Amino acid sequence: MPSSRPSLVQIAERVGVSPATVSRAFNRPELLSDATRERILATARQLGFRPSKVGSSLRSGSTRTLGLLLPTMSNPVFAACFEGAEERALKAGYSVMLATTGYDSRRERAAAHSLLDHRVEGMILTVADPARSATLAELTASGLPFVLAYNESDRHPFVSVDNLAAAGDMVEHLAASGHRRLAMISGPLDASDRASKRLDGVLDRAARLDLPAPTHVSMPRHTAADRDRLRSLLSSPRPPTALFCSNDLLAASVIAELATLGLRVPDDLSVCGFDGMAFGALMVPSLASVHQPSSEIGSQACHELLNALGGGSSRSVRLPHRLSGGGTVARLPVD
Amino acid sequence: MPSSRPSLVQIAERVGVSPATVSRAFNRPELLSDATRERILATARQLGFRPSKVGSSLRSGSTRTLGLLLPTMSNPVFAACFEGAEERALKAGYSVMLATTGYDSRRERAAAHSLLDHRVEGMILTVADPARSATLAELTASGLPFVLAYNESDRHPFVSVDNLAAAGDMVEHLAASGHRRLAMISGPLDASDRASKRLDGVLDRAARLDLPAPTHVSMPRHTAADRDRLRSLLSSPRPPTALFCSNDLLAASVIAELATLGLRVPDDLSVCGFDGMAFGALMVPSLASVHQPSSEIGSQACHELLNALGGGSSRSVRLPHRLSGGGTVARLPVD
DNA sequence: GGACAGACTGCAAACGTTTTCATGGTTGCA
DNA sequence: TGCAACCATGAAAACGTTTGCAGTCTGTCC
Repeated sequence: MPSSRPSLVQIAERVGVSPATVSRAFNRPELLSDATRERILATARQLGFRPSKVGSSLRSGSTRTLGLLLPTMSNPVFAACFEGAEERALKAGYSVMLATTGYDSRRERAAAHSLLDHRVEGMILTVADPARSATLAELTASGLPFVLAYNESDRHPFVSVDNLAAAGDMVEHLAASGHRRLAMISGPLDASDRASKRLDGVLDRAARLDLPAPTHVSMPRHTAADRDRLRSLLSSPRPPTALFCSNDLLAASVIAELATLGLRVPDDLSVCGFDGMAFGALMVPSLASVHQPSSEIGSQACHELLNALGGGSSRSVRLPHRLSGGGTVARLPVD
Repeated sequence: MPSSRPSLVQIAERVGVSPATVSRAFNRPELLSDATRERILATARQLGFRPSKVGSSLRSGSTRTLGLLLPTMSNPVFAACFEGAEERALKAGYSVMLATTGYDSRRERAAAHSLLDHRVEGMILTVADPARSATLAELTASGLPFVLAYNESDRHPFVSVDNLAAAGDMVEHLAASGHRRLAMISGPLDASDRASKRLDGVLDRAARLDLPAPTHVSMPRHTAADRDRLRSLLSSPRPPTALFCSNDLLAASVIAELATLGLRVPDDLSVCGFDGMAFGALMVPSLASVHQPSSEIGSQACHELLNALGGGSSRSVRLPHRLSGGGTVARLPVD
């Protein structure tokens, strides 16, 4: 029953060797004679001793810890990203420290500071908009290596999909299914540059395909106003036949909302999302979406970060997207 | 451009005071004269200095960090738990270190060791079965304060719902809706004591209500065998009219599976789950489930842990559950 | 005028490691 | 036998903080 955790020194005394030797037993075991090594490891095990990362971080100047700063774990997209990054980091012998921002820039800044204080050696993060992020500016100034996830930027390394093209591809698919009048539904644009890029992609591709310009509806918070906005969109003279939601969570809630209005998807109206979250495939009908490989985004971002830590540099990477699901989009008769 | 992060001492030299004074500028600012404090904070800001938690942890002997050890972030239940715990921890001035186990006991042990090495001051964790968890045994031996989340145990503090009663209540609801032939679908029981408890709850309550004993089907992995098992269950002479799945994710995938078999929920068959994940409410029809307050489980577990760290003790808490959703359960005609 | 309180700051040790350099012992080889 | 090379280990300094103790000033009160 070791009431207080023993230290290297206590093990050293107990075994009758110097602290240096105990340290080596854990870090460079090949340097020791079999006898001493065994003796040390045995007593260590017996007393429940494991070397403190606090001590070693201080002395070695490296914490072997990475920071992960993501909006929320409630969105399975970021949860998957975390898991991808965590796995990659562990393989490289790094620990991960996760903090969430709740899409709030104050929390974002505070969390970043906390990670910095913990002396993480690098950071993977998703911000609202790289061009206007105070956190990102501070981070750049601090000189800490970091990689953006999901964001796209021409000033910072990032890992994402090509949001513009991806959204366009979904428009193409909708058009091929006979849809001409589209609407884009998104959350507040200033909370996500991805949503903006996707909106641009929708508008661009619609224009290219000679579709009427899609309406854009922003559903800021989950309020009664949202429901009204949706209802008025649908009761307009020439209502859209397909709603493109800027992410899957939103798409799911729009579908639920439509159900309360007595509208069935895809019979009365088509709906699609963006993210390709695993859950969408389980919905009935399966959610049409633009799949982005979230777990790979996380692991790839981690990979790039590790490159930077290894003295190399981080490239920006756009991973391939693909359309997934599809049950919520109807094939319209040509007329 | 501070190429290498400055330390307390460098700030002290720059300002012309002792390191002790700089330290106090951050920790006990009220002890300093306004002049010195300002001078110190100014240069600190200018050089981008923030005190290192590594140094302070070492000296003070406290990291003010909590460990969180959960099966996976892909299950929104645990994601919500994390967020609840994180929020509570931050409020108390603690950081959180999250690690996932993937339901794998080897990873679980390794992750626990890692957290221990980081000198977290306490731990919140969910294990497969508290009675047989090697990790839990080690943790107990180490003397580190911890609180179980979701697990129930009579030997360790925990925060959960009353799984037995909760599952029973759902059976009661099913019976009240006219269902008599039930089946319980779960993952591998040895991966989750919750599933076992819920199965017991189902059997107990069914017996109490004079229902025929529910069948139990275990769908270990997501294989073709699962589909067969499901199919053979449904083609038995007196097939169940309702499937109780041991968690929501499973329920969703069962519903999707049924759809591929041409069966509609709830028209042809009723399905319900357990967890009350936010997502279930968005499904159409909404997923009938036993809601457990995951975010509160996280925050409450954190609360209990903080109590222990404050010199008090951690109580075990069973938070209230409630039935949620309900669209996937049909009301059967009495015959 | 002297004692005293109070406000502010400095000194130095300590926390648990890692790592460079040095040391003593052993072996190999001529 | 002598010298080099090598192996296993130790001594000590350093990493960035915190904090008890002590010191130096002020100003106050009798």
